[in-house]
Amino acid sequence: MPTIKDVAKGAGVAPITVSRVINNSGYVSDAIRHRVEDVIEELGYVPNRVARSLRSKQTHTLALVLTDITNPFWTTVARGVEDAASEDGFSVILCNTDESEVKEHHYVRVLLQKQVDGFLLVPAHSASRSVTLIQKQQVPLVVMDRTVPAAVDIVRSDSEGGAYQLARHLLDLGHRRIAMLSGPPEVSTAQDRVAGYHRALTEAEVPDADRTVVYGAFTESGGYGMAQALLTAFPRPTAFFAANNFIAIGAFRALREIGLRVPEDVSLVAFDDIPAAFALEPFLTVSAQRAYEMGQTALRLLLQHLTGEASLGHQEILLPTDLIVRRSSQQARA
Amino acid sequence: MPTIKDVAKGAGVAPITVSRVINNSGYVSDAIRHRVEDVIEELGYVPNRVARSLRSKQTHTLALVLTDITNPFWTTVARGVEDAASEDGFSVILCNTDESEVKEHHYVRVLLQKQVDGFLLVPAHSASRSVTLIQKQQVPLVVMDRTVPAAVDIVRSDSEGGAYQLARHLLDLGHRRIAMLSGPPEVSTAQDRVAGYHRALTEAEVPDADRTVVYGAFTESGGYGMAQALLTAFPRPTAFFAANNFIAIGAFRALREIGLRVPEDVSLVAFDDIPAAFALEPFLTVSAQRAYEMGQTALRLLLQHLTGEASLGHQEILLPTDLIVRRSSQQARA
DNA sequence: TTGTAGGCGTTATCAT
DNA sequence: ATGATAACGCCTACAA
Repeated sequence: MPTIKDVAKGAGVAPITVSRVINNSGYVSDAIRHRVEDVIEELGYVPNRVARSLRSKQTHTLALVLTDITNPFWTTVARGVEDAASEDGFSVILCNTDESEVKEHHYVRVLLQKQVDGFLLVPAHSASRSVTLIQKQQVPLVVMDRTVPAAVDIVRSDSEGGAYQLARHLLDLGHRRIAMLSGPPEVSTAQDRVAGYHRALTEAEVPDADRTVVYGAFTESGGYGMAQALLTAFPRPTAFFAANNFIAIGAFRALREIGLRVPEDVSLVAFDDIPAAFALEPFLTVSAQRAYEMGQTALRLLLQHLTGEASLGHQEILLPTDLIVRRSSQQARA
Repeated sequence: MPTIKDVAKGAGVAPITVSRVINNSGYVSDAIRHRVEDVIEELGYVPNRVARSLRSKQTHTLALVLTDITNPFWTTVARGVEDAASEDGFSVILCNTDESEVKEHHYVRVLLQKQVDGFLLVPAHSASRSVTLIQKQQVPLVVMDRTVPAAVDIVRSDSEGGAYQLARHLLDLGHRRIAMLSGPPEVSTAQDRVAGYHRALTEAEVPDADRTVVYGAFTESGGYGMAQALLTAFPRPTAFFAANNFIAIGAFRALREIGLRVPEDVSLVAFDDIPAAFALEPFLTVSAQRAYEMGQTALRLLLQHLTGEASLGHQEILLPTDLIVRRSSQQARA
């Protein structure tokens, strides 16, 4: 592979002159510029950004560390991140942690060594060693989706408000016995959604005896298990509130297996949408997160830190969620 | 940020000795090793892989250039790639081209400058300038999903065979007038699926007059448009064969709008599955690609090139597809 | 407008 | 078992 020296030699100039041509910096006469460009073309010279990064201490590479790209919510977030990054000439390294703090920490260590210019992180746990480490290394960081005790920038959805809205929707339909199928109690989004649920029910003066909250994984099997556990309760809830899309799918399966129809026998609503593109018949009433916007916003905030535009104080950006009423929720029967 | 020199100074040794400790290479006495490790810990030293890459000419970073991570097929492929890569200590930079050759070429140029160790590429067009460029730079490359005229390694699904199987399924159900809603004629996967369709129909001695193939984009609106165009035909096809998942969704919408029920009035089958996780009620009969396996296989093949294990001759790996019969296809009415 | 010298942080090579 | 030297490819001073 030819280097800047080879080009310089070929054009009969100093390496720095070639550098000036490549980067459009400093003064270079047109004659020499053309000569250099010809040699670059001829030799098929490609600038080495690794060397450049070593000098400049900028890699123009960002890290996106999330739980699982396979979840359509994260897929969309990732697209928002990538689009915004490429707009500004940054590349994105993608990592899946599967909610494992061990994996997360391993990735973060390597990425730190690779000198990424910044991190977009979805922490596996709220007491995240990774957040501490990144901050200790003074690398810009924006946390997505979840809150952490540390002082960091955060971009997340208004889970509490969205859950409130969704619960209100059920209450407005006349439901009183609404069961909440939550996520893991240690994840802040799960907590927030439960909080929104309670706020709505309290406001509607639903007694504690009529409330049920169960905790499980943010997965299909989690939803399946939680729904099954609830189906033995008496009197049975008239509506189910799934804390995310996968839980809803698992719950739906459990309901159907036992012969309950949605929405005729029970209503079912969920936080998180299932992208319309994948659904032959959009069915689920949901509180949809603005996934693309989350990725885009988080990346832009991160970029502001790199350019020093962002204020030093940490900020939290709360994205609204959108209530989409479809066919899975209906009037409670008297 | 402390460097290897700072650690060396702190431990009273030469930088190279610290390097030996970090990399577990060469001889280092236990006493010195411990001393160095203590200083590393104390200073919070993090090795700089950019500098290392400059010397070693290896970045341990791979490029994944695909059309759109938002398509669940590619999402799954990407997960397969990332899992396999992280297993071997490689990072993956993700890029979306949206089928634009301009975007693709731009990404490839930058990635080449970043000295990625290898490329996983889904070429936007078959006469890909990017493939040429990568090969000229002698960087290992594996093409996914589509064929290109150049001599490269390719990992793709057996589109022809899968389409044949799917068409056979419809023929076995008694369908004769089967319409094919294909993708863009210039994309090899679309061509292959049409070929499989024709092979099955020829084998079943279906006359040309009963065959219909229309071409459109691999999108929902493409499917919608193609289905609409076909619905005016007389006699109407009894079955529709969508060349991918999005086309199927668009076609389904068009059918329903005109009041046709699937499968009672017309059968509908598709190439590509809709991930079960996203479907409340799996409905579509499909020929499913092994997406995860494709990503995993492609990455491993690429890695073999890096380690020099792969034979020099280029190879093509064909993955089988899986026929999954669900409810959208049924016996043709007499 | 162009060039010289030196260093970014690491490691390969060759001593000791 | 440990170290001195140089080089990877580029760019920021600072001259000329």
